[in-house]
Amino acid sequence: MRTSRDDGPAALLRLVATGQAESRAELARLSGLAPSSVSLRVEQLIEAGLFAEEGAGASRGGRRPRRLRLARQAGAFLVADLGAHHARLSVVDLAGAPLALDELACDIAVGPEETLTAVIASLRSLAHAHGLRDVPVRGVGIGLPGPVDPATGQVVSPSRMPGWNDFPVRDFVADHAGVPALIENDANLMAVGEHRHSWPALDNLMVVKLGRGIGCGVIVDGRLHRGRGAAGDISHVRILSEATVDCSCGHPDCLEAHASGAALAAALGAHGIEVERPAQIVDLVTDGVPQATSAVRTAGRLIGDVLTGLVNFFNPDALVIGGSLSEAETLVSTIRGVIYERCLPLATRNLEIATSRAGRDACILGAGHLLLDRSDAWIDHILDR
Amino acid sequence: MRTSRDDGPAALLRLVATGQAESRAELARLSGLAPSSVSLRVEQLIEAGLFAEEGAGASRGGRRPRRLRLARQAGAFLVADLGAHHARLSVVDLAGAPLALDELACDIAVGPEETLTAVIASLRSLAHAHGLRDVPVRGVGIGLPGPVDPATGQVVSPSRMPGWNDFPVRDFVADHAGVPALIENDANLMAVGEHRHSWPALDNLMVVKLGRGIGCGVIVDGRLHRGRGAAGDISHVRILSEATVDCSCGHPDCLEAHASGAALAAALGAHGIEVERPAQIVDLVTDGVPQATSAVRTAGRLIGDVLTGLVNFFNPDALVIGGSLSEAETLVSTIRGVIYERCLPLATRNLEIATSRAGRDACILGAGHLLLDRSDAWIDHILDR
DNA sequence: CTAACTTCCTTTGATTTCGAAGTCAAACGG
DNA sequence: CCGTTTGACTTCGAAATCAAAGGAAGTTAG
Repeated sequence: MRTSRDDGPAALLRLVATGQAESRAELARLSGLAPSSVSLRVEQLIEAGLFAEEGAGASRGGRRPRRLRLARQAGAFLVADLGAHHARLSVVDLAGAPLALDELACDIAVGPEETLTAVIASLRSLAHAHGLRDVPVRGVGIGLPGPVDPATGQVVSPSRMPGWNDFPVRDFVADHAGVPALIENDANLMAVGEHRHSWPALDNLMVVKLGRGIGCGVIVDGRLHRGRGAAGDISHVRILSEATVDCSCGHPDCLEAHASGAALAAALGAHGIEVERPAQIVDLVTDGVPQATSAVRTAGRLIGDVLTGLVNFFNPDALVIGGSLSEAETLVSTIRGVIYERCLPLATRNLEIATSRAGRDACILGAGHLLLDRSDAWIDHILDR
Repeated sequence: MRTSRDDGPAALLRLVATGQAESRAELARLSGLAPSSVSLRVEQLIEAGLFAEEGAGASRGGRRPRRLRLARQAGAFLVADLGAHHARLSVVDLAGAPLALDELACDIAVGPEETLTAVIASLRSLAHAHGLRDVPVRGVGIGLPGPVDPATGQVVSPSRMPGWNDFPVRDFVADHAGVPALIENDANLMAVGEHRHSWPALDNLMVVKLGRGIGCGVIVDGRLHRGRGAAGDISHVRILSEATVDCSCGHPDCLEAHASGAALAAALGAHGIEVERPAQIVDLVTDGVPQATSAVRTAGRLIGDVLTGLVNFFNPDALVIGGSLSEAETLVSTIRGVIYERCLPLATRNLEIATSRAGRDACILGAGHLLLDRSDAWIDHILDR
């Protein structure tokens, strides 16, 4: 696992925030700094109000450590995970742990200004409602269901976000919230969340998000791989199928056109079964509705086929399947079966295939972690006074 | 572009070796160290015999810089790129530039002990023949046509290297040569070579090696991505074809079974055209032999199909096509066409698709660079006396 | 209970690294 | 020519960091 710089005060804060270190001694061991230097820095961090001492911890055979934790006053991040029709909002502490959660109904299609303004206002009132008025906000993180250019913080040619193309989301949010903003694709946030929360020891991870669409985030060497902003796209690979379906991208027979939640809903609709949200598909499968089970199994085979090649190529330590459809046991086991059958033994001999462990908050956790990773600047600034 | 640590004496040596810095001032700028610290370190490196001063460079408006370069005595690496039937041998300086080149006929199928012993002996005599007896050897690098486990330095279930499975190649070479050994897959070495030699400014690269087999090396964030040792495999993706061909891996219709140099040779053999080496296929295409052109075009389409999905997923800055078959213009243009037609615009808008620029020595260059990246230990050791 | 050991943290002087000012050697411009 | 400017090093005191020793506060074993 790798973050920003491995020294500096922000590194100590990260170690404490992520729960890796609880005492000066642990900080010294993990940071590589001399114990004396750690003591000095911790002193500064306590004076600056970022750390707090909290009694003594358990002895490990010698003197008991003086436990360190983040001060409440250290700050919080505002985080929103935007879907097509609603947003999950959260105030998280610097460790990424949710202090408050809320949902907001909002149609992303009304355009960026209106949506983002409403989201920011709701985030602020959420913080106030939970008595966090006195906790400084250190950053805002927004997850979006479309490709984000990491260089500019803009959404680039999204398929389901009319009016958002090339809109300067990052600048808009940073201006309106008055703090640094992080804009990221939702599948990428989910990947970071799963990695940090559930698989911190693994360096290479693929996280597939199966919901209305099909997304994928990739962790390489402990860090999110963005490429030029489009990395992780698996939904527009061409697959082989009997009936040809045209995809919104203009090509025929993309994976997304056959195996996404939206595609499944459409297929079931043709059988007279109306589905509004992907979660309902899970219910149908659980209830043993044959058309649903069959459709999901077909989708699983198609997804598994595509993932086979990617697993061979990327050779990850784990493949995590998340998103609302991942709760359909049938879907996951079909995918798992295809991969184990068809991948090279070398690629699967140590491969974990698991469902999401961070659950529905994975995106929020991920945003918190990324914001913490980028906290060097304001931490240094606070200490410099 | 990222290497090992960014400070320390080895970092300065790397900057000079790679030609990024030629003076103390440049070293200070690029390393982030204070000019005074750089001067001190350079002094030590000169005393240790690793650096040499070489007159003054061109002025950039003020005092002329004192040019630094690697001392001849600083050392050299021995490098071998092993193919199925012959090996390319080279002595390279610390910058990775070949000081001497040679070829050795050797059948890799006779087993690891015999092959490696012969290779090491030939490397030593190559160095002696070029008057490098007094230059210390700092490491040996070996490229192999099979998957290498980065943790153990062993070859893992190679398809065309009988007797090599689980043989401790790295330990054997290190013991017999008496210096640290680097063992790596040949496509991976090629990727590093292309990256450092031709595309140092790009961070994400796919390098496809088309020869007798199909290999691929991946550079992520400036560093070689190994995964668990099998990363970069693209040859056993299932493709769709009319006639079914079984692959050595046990599955039907792998890319390699249809589009590799070996597969092309077999297909041409069925038409009564005997081919021994992949390069001969290039000649046939250049000569306009219709069966060859047609076969190569089909192979290009298959390879392009597979790469499409990977380019969408990985979203690289450039896709480099190397290996002996890459000299067939038809093959490359077919691949390029398929990718530009079928990939997402987002993935191709800034994508370079190019043929190898480092040419046939790419593997050797790559090995040199990787060995330099791992030179921290011995450099520190020399300075510590 | 006491003595020995462990672990955590602080103290202390030595070392490294930095940063700002100073020196050097060239190009530039009257 | 001779000052001025620019960039490349050097010098030197200040600051950061370290490593080693010491003190603090426990556990463990007889």
